[in-house]
This record gives sequence, C-alpha cells and structure tokens, in this order.
Amino acid sequence: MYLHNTASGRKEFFEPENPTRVTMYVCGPTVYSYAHIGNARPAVVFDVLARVLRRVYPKLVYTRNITDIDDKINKAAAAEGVAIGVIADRYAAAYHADLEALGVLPPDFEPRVTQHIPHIIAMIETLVANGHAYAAEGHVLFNVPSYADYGQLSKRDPRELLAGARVEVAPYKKDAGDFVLWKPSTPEQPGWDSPWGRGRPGWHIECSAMAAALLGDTIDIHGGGHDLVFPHHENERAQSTCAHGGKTFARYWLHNGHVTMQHTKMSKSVGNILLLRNLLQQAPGEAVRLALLTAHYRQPLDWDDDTLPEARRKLDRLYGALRDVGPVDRVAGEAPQPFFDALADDLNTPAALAVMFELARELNKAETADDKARLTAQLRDAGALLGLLQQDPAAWFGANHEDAEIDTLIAARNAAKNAKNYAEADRIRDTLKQQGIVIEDSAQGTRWRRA
RNA sequence: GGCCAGGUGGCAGAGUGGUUAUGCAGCGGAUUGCAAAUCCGUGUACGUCGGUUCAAUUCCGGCCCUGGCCUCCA
Repeated sequence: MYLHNTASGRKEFFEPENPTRVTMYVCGPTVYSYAHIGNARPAVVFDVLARVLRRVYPKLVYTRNITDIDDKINKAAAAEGVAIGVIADRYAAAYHADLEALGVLPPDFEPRVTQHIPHIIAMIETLVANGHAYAAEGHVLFNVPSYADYGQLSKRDPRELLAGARVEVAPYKKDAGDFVLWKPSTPEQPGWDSPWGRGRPGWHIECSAMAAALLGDTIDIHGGGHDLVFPHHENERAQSTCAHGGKTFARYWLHNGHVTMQHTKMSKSVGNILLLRNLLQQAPGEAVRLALLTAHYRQPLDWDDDTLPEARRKLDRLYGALRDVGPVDRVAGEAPQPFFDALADDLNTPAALAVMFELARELNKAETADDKARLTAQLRDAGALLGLLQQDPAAWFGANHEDAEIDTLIAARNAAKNAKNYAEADRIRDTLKQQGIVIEDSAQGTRWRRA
C-alpha cells in the first residue's frame, strides 16, 4: 500500500523493514482529563490502519502509549490532593471505555511513561555520553546544533528557530533551541532519582525510550496528530537518531488532521471542546466512528450539529441492506478489490465507504440467495476492516428486544389493515410514530425501528 | 514574518488532462390502501486571473480567501 510520509511530503510505497515484525508506534493521550473527539481521531484512524496492515502482515506490533507523568497531571492531582496515579488511572480508564465504544481494538502494547523511567534515564545517559546532551542546573538538555538533520521532518530551518524563538530562553541553555530531556522536581512534585538528582522526564524523551524498548531502534511507522510534527516528533527523531548511532528512527511518519469546529481547532480557551463521553450519549459509538472516517485522515474534519445525525443515517442505509439476509459466514467472501484499492491508497476511507454503499445498493437489488450471501459477506468484510457493521442489524435499529406493547399495536394495526379499516391502521401507526417507532411493511411482514 | 495544508454541485466529501464518485437533502417515476424501506431517473460542481495543451476542475504561475504549526496540544 501507499502511505503519505510527512518526512518526504509525498505518498510512498510502504515496505516494512521486516515483514515478519512490522512496527507501529502512535502517540497516545496524556491522561489528565476526559478524551475529546479530537483525541479519538488518531485512535480510530490508526486502528483502521492496523486492521488493514494485519491483513498483509499478521505480525504487526502496534504500540500506543499513555503519558501518565506530565505537569498537567501534576496540577490536577495537586488540585484534588491525590497522587498522580489516581488521576492517570481514572482518565486512562475513561479513555479505554470511550475507545471501546468506538470499536477501537486495544493495541499490542500500551506502555506508560512511569513504567519506563529506567529506559528514559539510560537513553539520556547515552545522549550525554556521546555529546548530544548536557546537564545544567539539575536539567539535562538536548543540544540541537549537535544534530545536523534537525528540522528536516517539520521542514524548518533550525537557525531561524533559534533566532526567532518566542519563548524566553532559559539561562542554562547552551542554544536557544535546546529542549529538556530531564528536569528537576521540587519535593512536592513527583520525581525519580537519577544521576542528575531527583527529577522527572521531559515530554519528548518518553516516546523515544518506549519505542526503543518495545519495538527497537528503528520502527516502520510513527503516527500521531498533525500538531505533533513540531516540536514533539522532530525532537523524538533527534533524540532517537543520536542515541542509536545515526540509525533511522521512523521510516514512515503519518499525521492525521484535526477535528475542527467552525473550521477552527478545538481549544479550551475558546470552549469548543467536544468530549467523547458526551457525544456517545447522543449517538452510538459506531456513528461517531463512521463520522471520523467520513473524511480522509489527513484532511481537517469539521464537526457540527449535523455530523452525527448524518453518520447515523449512513449506518441506517448500510444496516438496512443487511437486514433480512440472515447471518452469513464472513469468510465466505472478501471485500471487493476496489475497496482494498481505496484503503491501499493512503487509507482513503471516503472512497472505501463509497464502495460499501455501492455494495449496499447491489444487495438491496439482489434476488438470489447466492448473490445475497456473497454481497452480505463482502459488505461485512469491508465493514470489519473499517471497524463497522459488525453487529446484528436488528440491534442497530433498536429492534432486537422483544417489546410486547409495540408488538400488540402492530398486530392490531395489521388486523385493521386486513379489515380494510385504514383509518384505524393509520391512527395506530401515528401513535407509534409519536413514540419514535417507524413502521415498515415488507414482504417478510411488518417490522419496526427506532427513528 | 517563516513553513505547511486546503478552497469541488443545497450540505458533507472523494477523484480525474477529454467519459457516473459516494452519502444526505430536493425533484420526477416505480412499488405501496397511504406510508416507510427499496429501486430507476434527475443537477450549466470544481475560488479568481492568466499560461501550457487539440482539450484543464485536474498541470504551471500570479492573486484572493480559509485553516494549521512556529508555545502546551490529537
């Protein structure tokens, strides 16, 4: 397949270094509050990528970290008077619950920073020893000018970065662009003993250390939100490359676009944050997931009041085609080639979804049992790759539960219909409609669904 | 200011140097007691001004506009 590599700025044919162990590392959340819809996008996008890659490379090792030591977590913990682990555990659990609702499969590894402090310290020691980092006033800093390729990933000129640095330059920095690998903790702050005193890791070093510990010096794919390109990933790349004797850190860099509202990035100061847990009260997780796959992953995705209802209607149509055909063994048929082609072209989910709607139309028209079984299997298999359409259609339409009251009313309506008492039949139908129940007469009899 | 994306029909959203994206909404028809669902048909869509070309929404250049990164950030 082809993937857009941020490092080169173009689509490249994806070829793993080792097909029997394909490695992917995605930057996960800092768990200091509930996840918002923007946090869900990379989780869903890279979940789809993992599903697709596994078809070709069953030995994919997918790692998505949780950052559980960070100043925002410290702040939240201090405000509540609890240990940082309490905050981290609470929001990590909430994150998992939200992602499960979205049908996101767990990654193979989900490392936490606090479990990798020794790896982090060891990597910093290596960087100090080989001249890429230095200790100063309890801090350890990466010396940016020591890495000639710095800025290549984010296409920035390091000289301009240094000259135009907006942030106040700490006096202990050798060069303005130098960034922190390790910083000292006050007695109240969480910290670990290190060769440089009691302290805690800087933000960027964690991913370098954990990726190396779990996946190796060179990984195939590194993903995350677009805003991580600089400085986070640029710094990771510098650290890892310099700690590993110049070996390539990540071979393909993938970055997803942001979820926006009114074409503007969500931000706390603007107050336009959409929490996943709130959205999940408005619509099934599957609808949220489909909404996130509606646009190509690198494009911005503008979220408004119609996004979820629209996604829901799309699922109504797809599940509608799967009704009445009965359960079908998924291995009986695979998604059609155009579907795979779409995903193989830099994960073009909108084009892949278009193929699914075409399958749905064919399925609606299919007359023979063979055609129905084949198309159902194809549609289900396509859905499996996107993490959609895996539940019973009746469950999707909310009609999987026996409901005596509704059944009684439908029976009464049918009796009225048979007696050609259409006024009474329509009255009953309107009554149900007011309860949010839509009647559908079909060849298989009368069925209902929740509007 | 530097760098990077993007401007497609009523809305969402792919894509392409000459031929149908797809979904929703609308309109017409079929089916239906009426509906719903489904099927069929239906839209002078490609920011703007130039250039290249037999032919550009698609390539090139200018301009306008929008968003992102440059500070924590998915």
